[in-house]
Amino acid sequence: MPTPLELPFDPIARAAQTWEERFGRSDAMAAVTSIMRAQQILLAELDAVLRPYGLTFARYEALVLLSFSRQGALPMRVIGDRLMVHPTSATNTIDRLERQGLVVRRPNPRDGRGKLAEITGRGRDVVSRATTDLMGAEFGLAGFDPAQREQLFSLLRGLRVAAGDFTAAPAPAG
Amino acid sequence: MPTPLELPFDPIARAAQTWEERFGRSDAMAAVTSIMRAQQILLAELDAVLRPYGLTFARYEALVLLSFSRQGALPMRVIGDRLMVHPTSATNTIDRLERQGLVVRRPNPRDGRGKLAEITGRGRDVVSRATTDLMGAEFGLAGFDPAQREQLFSLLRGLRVAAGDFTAAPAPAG
DNA sequence: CCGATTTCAGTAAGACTGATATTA
DNA sequence: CTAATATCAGTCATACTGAAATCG
Repeated sequence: MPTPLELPFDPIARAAQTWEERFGRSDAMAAVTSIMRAQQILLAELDAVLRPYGLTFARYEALVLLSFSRQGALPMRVIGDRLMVHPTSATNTIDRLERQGLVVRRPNPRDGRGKLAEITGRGRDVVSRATTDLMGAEFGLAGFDPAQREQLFSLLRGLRVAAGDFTAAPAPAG
Repeated sequence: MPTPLELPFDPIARAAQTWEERFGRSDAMAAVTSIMRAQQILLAELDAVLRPYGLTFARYEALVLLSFSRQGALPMRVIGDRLMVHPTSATNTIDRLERQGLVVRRPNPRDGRGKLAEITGRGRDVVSRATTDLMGAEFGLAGFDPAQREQLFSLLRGLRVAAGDFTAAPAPAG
């Protein structure tokens, strides 16, 4: 808990009020600020759950990705793409996981330039236990019902499409 | 644009699919991952708009807060509280703004321990021009209509209340 | 004396740029 | 040759811990 201080008012609502008086519509500003703060709250919560495992959420995501792959291994490039991070950030993340013994690097048999990151037995064990804890904490979203969670997902999906994360397919799978 | 690569599928939807097969409900995980990615996208976009002014979104928020205050000045402590950041982060943010000449520090006349950060004329000029640009970019939310923006705000408000950001008042102002 | 305000030193994780070795 | 893969070195903005000075 970085700031356990309880304000007697909603700081975003208050800023939005002043904003309206000076500039007009405040909906965009209020929504963006809310997303920023939500991310900050969730990340702090998830990182706290993961701390006993020596993981951050970024590293946890990488481990999950590898554990979901058929071979338990993926090229560095694919890891960066799926996690939507810069290639050097993928290198950095896998470096740390490798030092922790949760991942090993080996040459990519299909491409002499590339390397695969492969999850280890310990990596599978850790990610499995961490996942149990995260699910117990409902990923920090205990206050939301399934409908609200899906509403969040589909609302924000538009943003990801607009950012060019992926080519919008006809309809979501679910 | 950190990763202009367009995947042929939604990486979160795909992860959610595998998740369902292994663990069951994926709504929380999908919603959380969406928020994380949305924040990343928005922050990159806003920082890009602000770069010509030598600002980041964090510093921009601090300037707006000061420009909205009656005296154009606030105690460091209040800045940290309103921006929901650690006191040392507030110090860091104001340090940078001060080096840029957008803010000055002066003693708090009402409390010998404290200091006020005060926005300068240049600070007001910069924040005004930056705001124009950000509004032009609709804060990165051009793809959303006002109803969707308010939906995002009110959905995420629950998270902020649960995190203890503020004591939930009877009803929002707007 | 206790507690609040602020800063400082130091550490950590992550995002990025630019350059480079290697190989398709 | 050009382009892709991955890494390295280095920079930057931020978040945090622990300690300290100052003052209510």
